[in-house]
Amino acid sequence: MILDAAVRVFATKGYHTSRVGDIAEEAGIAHGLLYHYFGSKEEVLQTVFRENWSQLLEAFTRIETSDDPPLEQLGAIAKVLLRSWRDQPDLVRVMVREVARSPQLHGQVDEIRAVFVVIQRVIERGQADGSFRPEVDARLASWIFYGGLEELLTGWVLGQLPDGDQEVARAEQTVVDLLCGGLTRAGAVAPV
Amino acid sequence: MILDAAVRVFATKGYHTSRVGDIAEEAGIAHGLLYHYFGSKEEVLQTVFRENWSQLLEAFTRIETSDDPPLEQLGAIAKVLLRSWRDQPDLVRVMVREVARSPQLHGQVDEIRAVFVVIQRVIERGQADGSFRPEVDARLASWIFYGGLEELLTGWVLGQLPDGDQEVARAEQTVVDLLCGGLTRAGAVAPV
Amino acid sequence: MILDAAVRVFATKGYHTSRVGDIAEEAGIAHGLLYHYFGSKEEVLQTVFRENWSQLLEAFTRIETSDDPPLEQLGAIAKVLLRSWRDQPDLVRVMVREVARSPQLHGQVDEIRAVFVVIQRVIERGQADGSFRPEVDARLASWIFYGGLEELLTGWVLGQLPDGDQEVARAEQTVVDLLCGGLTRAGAVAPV
Amino acid sequence: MILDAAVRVFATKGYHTSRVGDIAEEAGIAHGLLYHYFGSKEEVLQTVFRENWSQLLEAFTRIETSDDPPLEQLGAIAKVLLRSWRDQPDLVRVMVREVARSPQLHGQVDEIRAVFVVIQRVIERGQADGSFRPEVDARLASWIFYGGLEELLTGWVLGQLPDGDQEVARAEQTVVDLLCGGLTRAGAVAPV
DNA sequence: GATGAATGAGATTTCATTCAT
DNA sequence: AATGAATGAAATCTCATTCAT
Repeated sequence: MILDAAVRVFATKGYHTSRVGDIAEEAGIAHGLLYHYFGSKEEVLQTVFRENWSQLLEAFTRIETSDDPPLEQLGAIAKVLLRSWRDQPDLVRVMVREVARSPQLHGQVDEIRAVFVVIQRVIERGQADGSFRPEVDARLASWIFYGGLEELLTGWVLGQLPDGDQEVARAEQTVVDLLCGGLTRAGAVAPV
Repeated sequence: MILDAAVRVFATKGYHTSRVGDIAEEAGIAHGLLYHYFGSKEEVLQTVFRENWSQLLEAFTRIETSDDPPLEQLGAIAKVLLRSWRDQPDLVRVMVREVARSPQLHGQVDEIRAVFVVIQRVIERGQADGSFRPEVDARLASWIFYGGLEELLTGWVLGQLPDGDQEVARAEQTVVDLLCGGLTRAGAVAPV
Repeated sequence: MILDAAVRVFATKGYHTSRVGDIAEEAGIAHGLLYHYFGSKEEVLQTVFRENWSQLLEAFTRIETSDDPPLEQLGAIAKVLLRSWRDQPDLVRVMVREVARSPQLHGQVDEIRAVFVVIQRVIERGQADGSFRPEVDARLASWIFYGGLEELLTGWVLGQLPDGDQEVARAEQTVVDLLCGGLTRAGAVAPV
Repeated sequence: MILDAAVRVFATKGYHTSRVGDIAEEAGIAHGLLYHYFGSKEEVLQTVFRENWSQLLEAFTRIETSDDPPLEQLGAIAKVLLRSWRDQPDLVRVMVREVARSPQLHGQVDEIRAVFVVIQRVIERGQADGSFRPEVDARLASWIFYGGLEELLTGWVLGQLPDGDQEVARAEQTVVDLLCGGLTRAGAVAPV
């Protein structure tokens, strides 16, 4: 499938360095055919983004609407995001490197924001039910939380952090432990 | 100066979309002259990176070698990174978007790592002196910490987070409060 | 019908700028089907040309072989050509713009010439029977005559000349008055 | 010079069939250089048109503002146009085949019209001074006149009419004799 | 007859880089 | 140091044509 091929190629060479012909070759088709399905190279990238980001959003939303307490919801969100590295590393590579901060992405800003808003709501709910400290700015916290997760993915993408099964599991634990419990002694938190 | 012009152009259009002629025009010189000072377009980007990243590293190192307690050192690191947005937004834009995850930067991996290592050592020192919880993986924590900071920068770069003076100050406070104190009630921490 | 669709499309966008898919879409068929009926895009154009040009030639020939005096025959020829604009403007557009001078039409030169030859013979007959001035080169005159008519069509095609019913009728009158008035010994000529 | 090369190439192969590389090769430059001077292939064609059409317009205007009687002015206009074939056949080929009736030419409509207006004014002046028949529509007549001339050029371009020096001179004479003979009161007209 | 996915030659255009001046 | 004309590799995209279904 063309999108899968595109993800593999973008992951390997980066969007700008990938040629349309590379994608076509990887997909086993003539490059012209790509233009039957996509109007341009950029549209391919945007489609990759849209399809997968909306999946992410759905997963997050499912978590948000579950009956779990907010603390566990944050843990579940972390798990979804970090597990995606094990499951679809190329996709993560592309989402992290090419899409998330590209200047070309102005059209998708709303979709990006939606993910942060979900996290923010979970935090706010935790503040409302008394399990989270109310004085923290929930919006900023949602960005910090997401950033921490994404940086772990980045570390794996760049080969700077070990990414065995154990390490990934440990990372999940660390993120929640850290962000929810804090570094300082006082704030220890039970494993999720 | 050529590098300043390059930063402005890269910040606006992204590295790949910027033409050498754009940089030259912004710098008020003929594009041929750029090749007297830099061997290639990529060398310009790398120079931007090197000069500024090493400045960042120096600042972090100064903080690390101060006599402040680890908790305050983390706060100082956050302040340096986040204040840079107010001082040199274009530069931050470039560092965040183009450099930090670009495949072009394989040569600079060591320099990038150095920054994380500083953070990691601060955390480890805090664990050693008893102010930080020892069970947290310091390496992962350093990435998460940096990621949280970078995502705030990203939010400002993308125009998704308000970036007035007050908000930037508030963000500094939130990062440290959150990462050090945790979200949950038990772990409150005094303002730095 | 495919040819009609082709004429409409060629008239609107010009031959070279028209895609086979445009013609097919206009005809309401899949583009592949077009190749059951025509060997190539160019063959479509040539067929348009051949079918209509031969009709024109027939009409001219009918006029030539009528019993009318040469002067009236020229008027009838002008009327046929100019009226075609009212009846089939798209077709005229194509014939005028694409066909008459296209390098693609080298095979059809003979057919094109035939039309001029008819006009030339009418003129020669008029010179023979004394109604036209004998010193005029009949061959050149036939081209000038045809050119005058075609330029009126061009004016209409380009939207530079008013093309209401009255104006078209007036144009017929003017052409004959002008061109034949110059041919006839005395100058002025009665309306045809 | 690039424009000259373009004219030669367009004249030989037609605009759409000519590749940018053909023009560059004919001009003895790399094709990229063409884009220093022209934004696109179409701009090359438009420049060819504009530069030469405005020259034509100047020539016509000079004739119009001379002291010669209208009849002689028409003769001079015919001479300029027809002589251009001898002087710059490739240019005429391009102007006649590619430019004058191209759908791409919507921007230049005003410039085209200006030429016709000059002719029209000459005719009107002839009607005013009594040398031309007043009942003829001067505007239509200008189009017919120009069309007759252009068709002669077309005949030469297509190789359908003999174009030796003598024949060109003869054609000039015939056009005026024919078209002006019809305009003048009495019919016959002295050679110009 | 009819479809439209698939092909791939080939066209335009871009732009980093060179180098004579 | 400084210019910008010149180069040409390379990239994207188009579209006539084919052909399995």
